[in-house]
Amino acid sequence: MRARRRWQRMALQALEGEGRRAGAARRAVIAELGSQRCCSSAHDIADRIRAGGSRVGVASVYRALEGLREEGLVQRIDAGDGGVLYEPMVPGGEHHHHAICESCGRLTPFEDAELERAIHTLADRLGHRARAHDVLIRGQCPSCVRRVHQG
Amino acid sequence: MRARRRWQRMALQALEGEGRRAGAARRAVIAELGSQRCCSSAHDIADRIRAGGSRVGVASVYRALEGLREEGLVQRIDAGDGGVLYEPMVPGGEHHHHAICESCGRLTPFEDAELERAIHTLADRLGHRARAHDVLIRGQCPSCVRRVHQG
DNA sequence: GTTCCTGCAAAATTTTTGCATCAGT
DNA sequence: ACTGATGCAAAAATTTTGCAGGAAC
Repeated sequence: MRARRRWQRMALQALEGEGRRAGAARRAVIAELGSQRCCSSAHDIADRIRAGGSRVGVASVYRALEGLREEGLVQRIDAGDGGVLYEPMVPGGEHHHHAICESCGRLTPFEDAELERAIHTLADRLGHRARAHDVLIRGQCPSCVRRVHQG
Repeated sequence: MRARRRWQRMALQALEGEGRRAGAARRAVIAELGSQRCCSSAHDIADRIRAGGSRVGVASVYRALEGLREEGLVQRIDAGDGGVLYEPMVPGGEHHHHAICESCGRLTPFEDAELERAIHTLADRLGHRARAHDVLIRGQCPSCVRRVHQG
């Protein structure tokens, strides 16, 4: 996928730009996040990196994620059940939010211009300088709604 | 405050309605949440209950919060720094979201009809049956924006 | 060579679970 | 009485910190 490659490049550049160094762990986390379709927990990321043969400490994964989050390259998602997920994100660019299904647990990404506009207008009204925003819709995904109706 | 009293009544009713029992811990958590101006962490709630002279286990507080959350009477807020806060909430009724200041940490509640409408329309478009939704704006509150501009 | 990063292990936090007992209905 | 709730302690899960050694510049 084009976008993922692009994100990896951005992430590496951003690290260098900040006077940070792209060591093994950071590179591995970026590669892992960039190659994955969906968002993952810190532990999952560490496990997958290790499954790939590299050694990595959980601490380094957390440190890398924290650094990336500061740069606005990674988004934290509160999965609701206590789990926290991380997802690559292009800082100024288009971004999306999530709808989580409380029946099957699936996380559906979406984007919506109207929603973005509303939040932007709102932040202005509050005089709040919004650096980022999260939206999470919790409920039932279409499949589960259907399943309940039929069953 | 009227609204808080109302919430306490609702919470107690909801528990009874679900075949649950309103034991000491649950009652204490409801009283504590209902009397507090803003949202609190699970530990804070437990500590304040204990400060009031009652014995309560942290586990019971978590259990009570979880039960209330299932009923839609309590909202979890991911404070971003890893902390999780809980806040009373009227299920179908008016509800608000939060803007968190990354400089001073202050959490500002707000409500916005336009935003609610956008989310509602969006959920329809997705075919997602939205039971609830969270919005968190992260950035700088007016005071901190001003402070930086002047300082 | 200096500075930052890394992995490991230990610690601190946060949340859940087991269980004997107690309380609400 | 019966059933579920409670408090406590222990465990599990999650995240952070300290540190000696290693890698990047």
